[in-house]
Amino acid sequence: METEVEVEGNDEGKFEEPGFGKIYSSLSSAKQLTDPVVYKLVRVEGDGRLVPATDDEVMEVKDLLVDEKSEVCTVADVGQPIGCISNDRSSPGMLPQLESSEGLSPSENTEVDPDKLNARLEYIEEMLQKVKEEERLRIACGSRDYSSACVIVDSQCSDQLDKLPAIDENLQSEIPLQETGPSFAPSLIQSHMHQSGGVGECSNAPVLTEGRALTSTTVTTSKPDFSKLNGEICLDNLSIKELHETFKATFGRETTVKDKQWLKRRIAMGLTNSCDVSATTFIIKDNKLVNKGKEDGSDNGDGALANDPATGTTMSGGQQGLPISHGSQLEDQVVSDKRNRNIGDNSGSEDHHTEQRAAKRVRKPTKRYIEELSEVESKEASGKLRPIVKNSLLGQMSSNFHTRSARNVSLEGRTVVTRLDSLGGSGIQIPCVSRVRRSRPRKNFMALLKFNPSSMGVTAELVKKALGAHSFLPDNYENERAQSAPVQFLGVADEDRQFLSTGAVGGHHKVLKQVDSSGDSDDNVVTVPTSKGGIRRKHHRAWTLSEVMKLVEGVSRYGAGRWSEIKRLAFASYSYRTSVDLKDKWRNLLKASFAQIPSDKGINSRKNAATMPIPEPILLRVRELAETQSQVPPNLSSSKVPGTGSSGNSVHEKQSGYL
DNA sequence: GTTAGGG
DNA sequence: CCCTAAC
Repeated sequence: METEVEVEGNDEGKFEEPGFGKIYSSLSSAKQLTDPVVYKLVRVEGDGRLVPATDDEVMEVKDLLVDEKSEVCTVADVGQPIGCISNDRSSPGMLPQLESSEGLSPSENTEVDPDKLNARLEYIEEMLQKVKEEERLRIACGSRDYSSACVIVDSQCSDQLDKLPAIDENLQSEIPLQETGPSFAPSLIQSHMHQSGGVGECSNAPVLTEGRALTSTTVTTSKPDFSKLNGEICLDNLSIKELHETFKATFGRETTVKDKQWLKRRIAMGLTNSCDVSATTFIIKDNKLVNKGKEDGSDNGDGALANDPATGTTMSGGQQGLPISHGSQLEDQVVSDKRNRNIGDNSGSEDHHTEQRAAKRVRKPTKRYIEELSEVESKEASGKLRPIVKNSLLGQMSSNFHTRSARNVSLEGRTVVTRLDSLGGSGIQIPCVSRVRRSRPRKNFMALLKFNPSSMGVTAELVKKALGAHSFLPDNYENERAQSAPVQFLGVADEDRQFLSTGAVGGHHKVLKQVDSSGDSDDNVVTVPTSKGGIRRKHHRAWTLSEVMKLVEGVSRYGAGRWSEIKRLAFASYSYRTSVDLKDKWRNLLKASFAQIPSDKGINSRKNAATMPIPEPILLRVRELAETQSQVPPNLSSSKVPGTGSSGNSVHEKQSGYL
């Protein structure tokens, strides 16, 4: 609401770029299907809330939308981008791709056929699903990476998104994931983007079925066929099989969900084109819903079926009314919310509620369970089933990939595997997570948090800039060191000057030639073998010289041990260094400073490119600080202490006036 | 939430 | 860098 980033389909919306084309509603009623509609970029917060995206994010998403690595489905005929981006790698400079997609999405089209809409619905649904799922898992794993999963949804449903429950245990169990038939493999979508195929094709194609990847038989997306639904239907009396048929007739696609309750609700929603699932009996004549079984007076508004002007078939409203219906809890909220807003619909809410209450929920598997399960799973699966699908690898996901009831979704490297498990007797989806940690939050994640620059934040930002412009160049270190007095290594960059201003006013600090060494653009993810045999990801970030110096200064200023202080005050600009990191680094520095004194040559010769050597002056300083703070490792205390560089010492004195 | 220490 | 116990 505050930061409206809604984009009108054909106004100068953020996405109204050449090549993106109009954005049509596929949600809500059929009448609107041809109307340009507002799409909205939302971000999934850590607690599950969906909040409007900021402009920056919109831009970012836009970048990502043309990033081939991201999951984007540009439905060719309509040309609207629907994308699900999950964070981290915004790779700019991909805009040229716009051109390539431009040709295939001529936004002339004004007609949308139900198949496509269905597919799009499913896609949006699925994307949301993914996002929620991912976010949930992320939370389950204790990761609080806010690097924003984004989804573009239209505004109708974004209203309801606001009502989404916080991601919690209920979400998962209430969403039979496998229901959404077509699983959209990004690469396949990509490949399809270059054909003129409609959505139907798009949705059918990427079915990961062995040997027949492109000719889906497991999923059929056809038009809803209401001819099969003549007469009176009482959902309560139907078997699962019949419910499946009804489902198909209603939505034009199949489902494998075995949850009767879910099926009934879903169908009810579909038939009534509303979120009202109170009715379970319907009378259908001439392909139209004549009557809801219960509560007649309630057909103002919701009850009416929308007719698709194009095909004349009755649209499946449920999906459209609630494209992101994530099970009863959401419905609960949506319905109740509806009650507040929508005067017309009071019918059956009591029944509805009792029904809701009656439906028992199964407890979510714990994080531990998930992880352990995943481990077992991956062991079992090794060889026959590959739970890891690489986003970009079309070839690899081909033949020997069995996917039956489980739906595997891979999001930028992480893999979300759902499996059917018999937990608590009802088939619910147990998410499996490959036990890899997420990569680091993206650098500008602060912005995503709507980080309001406090006074502190402002300076931090300034410092950051300064640092970006002048940070020490490690490579130069050797030369500099050779040519100039070691003192220069204790010279401070601009930001440090502020920092040191109290104590070190007089000293004119030479600023070395600097280059952004801490620019840290690369989120190199390194996998490290653990002792337990597994491998885990480690986002390693080498300590730069300037960081080390900051640390040293911080320690000298605030004292070793006040890590959070140091972190907060001296490392405000390094979002990725935690206080623990500082502590660890200091520990290492300490060790190094006392260990490496004996052989000055040793360190020089032994330095490889991998581990940047700590300049002797810094080590000296570390040593000094360690002594003054009685942190000297007991076993080494006797060895040798000061004595080396007198020049260094003097400088130290100068700089450590605030010791 | 921080810090210390071990892995 | 991660984890965890102990503040």
